[in-house]
Amino acid sequence: MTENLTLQMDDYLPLRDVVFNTLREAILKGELKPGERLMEMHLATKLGVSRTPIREAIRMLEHEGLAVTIPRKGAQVAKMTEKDLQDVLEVRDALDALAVVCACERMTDAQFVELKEAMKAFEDATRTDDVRKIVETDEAFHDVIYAAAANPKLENIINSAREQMYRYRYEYVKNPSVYAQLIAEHKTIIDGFDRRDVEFLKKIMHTHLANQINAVREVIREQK
Amino acid sequence: MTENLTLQMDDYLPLRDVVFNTLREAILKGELKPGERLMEMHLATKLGVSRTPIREAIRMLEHEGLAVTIPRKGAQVAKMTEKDLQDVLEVRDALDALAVVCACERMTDAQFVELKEAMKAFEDATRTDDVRKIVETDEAFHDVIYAAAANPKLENIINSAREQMYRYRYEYVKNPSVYAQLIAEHKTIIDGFDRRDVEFLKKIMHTHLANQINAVREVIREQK
DNA sequence: TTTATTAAGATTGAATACAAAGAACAAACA
DNA sequence: TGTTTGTTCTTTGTATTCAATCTTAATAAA
Repeated sequence: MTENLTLQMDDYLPLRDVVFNTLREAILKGELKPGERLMEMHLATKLGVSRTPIREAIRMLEHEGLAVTIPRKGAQVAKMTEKDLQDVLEVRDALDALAVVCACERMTDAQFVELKEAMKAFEDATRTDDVRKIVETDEAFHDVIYAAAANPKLENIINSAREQMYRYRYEYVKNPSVYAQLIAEHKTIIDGFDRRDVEFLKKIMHTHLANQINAVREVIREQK
Repeated sequence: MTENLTLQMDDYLPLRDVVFNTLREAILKGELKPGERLMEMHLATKLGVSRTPIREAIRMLEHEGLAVTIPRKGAQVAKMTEKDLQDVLEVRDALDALAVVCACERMTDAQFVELKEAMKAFEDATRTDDVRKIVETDEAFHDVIYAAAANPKLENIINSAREQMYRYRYEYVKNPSVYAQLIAEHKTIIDGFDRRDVEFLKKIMHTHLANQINAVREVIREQK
């Protein structure tokens, strides 16, 4: 009689995590701008919690590279310089290469199907005006590859690197003239996996990433 | 008369950072063992602070991969499985390769001198019984290379990967029979930089890392 | 003996309180 | 006018408090 009392205890999340996710989203979407101060009391009242979970969330953002805090002066949304971007891209380039090598070896048939579906979803999204959806489906496409690499540590690190450029990348994707190229590149990537051609894939991934650099750089220049 | 009153206001560190460093050290040195619970009150009284900075430090350890917390149950020192180690090594291998490519391009003469000095310091350290000093000088040698890569983001990520194996690596270095090999490899690395031979360096770094795998794997097996 | 049940204690989650540092602004002085 | 000093207000750092949940150990029931 009481078996359905097993309530949803598993969807409990500490407030610090809720706050963390909220702030993270806000930063990535640009609602909180680079350089903007993160004042504890302000955020606390805005989110309807006390300062304690805010502070813990800020510590987490800090380690994610999304916030910077100066002792006794408080935290602010991390700014990225052009050099920072260059550095992150350099790293991500290397990690993307590793990811395709691993994924090429380890991708299951199911994952390959998933990849083709993700490709389709992205293509569909570009036909809408929903930039958010476009960005998400693009990310999802790459997520499949990273998951196929079957290396959670790698996935984490790539995600954190990705996250650091995300804010700027958003602007890049707003420009519809790049859709055709992105779609073409995704198709080529699928082709590469079909043939399990590692060297080819490494090259493509590199190009794919490099294409973003100038656009993102542009956005960064404007910021300052 | 009063010019030397300028006191050291710059060495202030929030307690959370002090606690973070303390716990981090303790974990890396093995004083806090994998799986050991990190109880807030216990740590707080032991370190003579309140729970607040402890909690913030734990959030930081968490994001460093050194602690894992389960909501409402508390944090514990992160355990590493063999698979985790494999994964981290795979990543580090790729990043090391990137680091030597960058360092090869960008290493200054001063840094090359530094590298040779670090080599010497390590060689000296192996002649003592001070395992701590041996580990430190070995790390310092690699630090010079990473610094020469002139990519702080890369440096950060490598450090965090490095940190995750550090605990296990400690055991490896305790065995004096590996010193000779390590010294030889360091010499070869210097040689590679002298000739700016990127491909050669990539290979050497890979070997250098691979040599540690089995030893560390052994230690991990014992743990469980 | 084994399995449920439950009460007590321990531990984490979150809010609040208080102290200390920093920022902003105004009054005093050159 | 411009600089300096003092005062007040804001904000962060840390400690403390209270509530919720988990663990445990003891007790009761099978």
